[in-house]
Amino acid sequence: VGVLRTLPPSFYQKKTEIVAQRLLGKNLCRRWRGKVFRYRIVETEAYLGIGDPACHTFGGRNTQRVQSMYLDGGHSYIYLIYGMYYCLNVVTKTPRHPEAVLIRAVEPLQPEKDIHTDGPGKLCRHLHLTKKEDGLSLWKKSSLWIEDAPAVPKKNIVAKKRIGVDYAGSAAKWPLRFYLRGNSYVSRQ
DNA sequence: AGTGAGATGGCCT
DNA sequence: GGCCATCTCACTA
Repeated sequence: VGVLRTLPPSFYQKKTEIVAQRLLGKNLCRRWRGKVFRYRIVETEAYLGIGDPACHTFGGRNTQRVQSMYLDGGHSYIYLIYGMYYCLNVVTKTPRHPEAVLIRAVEPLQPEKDIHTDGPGKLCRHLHLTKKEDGLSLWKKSSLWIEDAPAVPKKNIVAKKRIGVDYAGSAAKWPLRFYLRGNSYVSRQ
């Protein structure tokens, strides 16, 4: 266990497909009721902005809901889906290129009972993440942040098509979902 | 394995 | 009024 420093904003200003893969193995940290809980990121999806029909900012859409995607890379973007679940994203790049990485699954790094972190909706419920945590700076240790950890070997990263975006035409088949091979906390193999 | 329906509500057109 | 970056359960085969 080395020194746990947060990932700097520059980490998030690279190509979104790269950030999505490099986030695997990093530690999502949540302060809740005075205690800190850490979770290893094991599954992500990249959303490529104005040219990606599956992305909320497709075609330059800039509505109230997606405001946080127009922040600098390294901020959180949390939205409500299906009236029931929140989804956590990490904004990448710059306001001129509003892209993001969806955090789909994490692995608890401390003992917990009733673990339900395999899926974007379930992990937000487990970590008590809501609109309140939207737009936060993830390089600051406030209530939600991300710490560095050793890089994952590329051999251990699987790329598949994204889930739940069949409406997006051919973009639904782009291999932008990444997860750690064989990890039991991934939402589906 | 894959498919489909229902729960449920903010937001977009 | 319709649409979802979900989840669970109930089917089919």
